[in-house]
Amino acid sequence: MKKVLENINSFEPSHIFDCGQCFRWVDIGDGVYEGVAKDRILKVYMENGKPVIDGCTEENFENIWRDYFDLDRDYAEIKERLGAGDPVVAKAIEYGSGIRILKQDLWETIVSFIISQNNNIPRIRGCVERLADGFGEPVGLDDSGVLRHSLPSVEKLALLEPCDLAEVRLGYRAPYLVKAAREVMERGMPYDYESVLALTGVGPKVASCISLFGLGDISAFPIDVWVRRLMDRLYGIPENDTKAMKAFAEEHFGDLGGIAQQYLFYYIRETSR
DNA sequence: TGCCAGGTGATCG
DNA sequence: CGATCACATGGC
Repeated sequence: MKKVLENINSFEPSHIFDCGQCFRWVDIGDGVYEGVAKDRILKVYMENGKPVIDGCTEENFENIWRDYFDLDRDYAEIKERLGAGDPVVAKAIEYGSGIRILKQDLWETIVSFIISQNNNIPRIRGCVERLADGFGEPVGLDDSGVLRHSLPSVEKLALLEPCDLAEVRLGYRAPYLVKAAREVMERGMPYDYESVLALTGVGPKVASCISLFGLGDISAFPIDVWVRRLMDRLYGIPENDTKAMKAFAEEHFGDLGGIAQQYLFYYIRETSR
């Protein structure tokens, strides 16, 4: 069955799924996005101006998807606060007005963003999909009859050797992934920025993404090449001055840094092509 | 062909 | 500490 969201603003599937926070949702035509999340296949699209969550029960909507799509957060109020007095952010918000920060599975964000380093988004998507197909568990058939899979569990990945992952074509990141899985087996799942940062293959940028998308810390402010570019061009902060950028984000965006970052990231990427 | 992509770890001083 | 370099892979 499908669930129509009656009183939700700030929800635009293309903004949500193409802003770089997730890698398993694809536009399968006519603005219909299909993805694998929470070990399920789901479709999301707009109908008569309203968001539709297609492929869930009422119970699963309340127990899983309400939280996943961050439906209880007041984005209108957040956008007002962030846009006030900052024309750059206001412009970015206008551009990505339907962005929502998905509350994704923690392990999935760890895997995805270790893969993301020094990589581009289309190729990250390919790597994540090959990893799921080759080593995850089947979750069902998608709209075109293809069998989809979840990402491999911590346990599964920890038992592999990097060379076992050759078909996934992760390059030098394969050993990072296996090592990180073994570290999680030993230490337990990380629970904050510092414990995430302690994993192999995770530096400040990836740890910020995991904090933001996997731990729900909307104050985390990931600084990648695109944000550096934007901060340089629009705020005059030199591209290599990470400290100044962190300070700027802290001062101007406060506890909403992560959400501001997503508007800015989406804006700079979409407009620089 | 060389440069770039949601960077990090190792190694130097 | 901070700077520099190698690291697979694929698109342009």
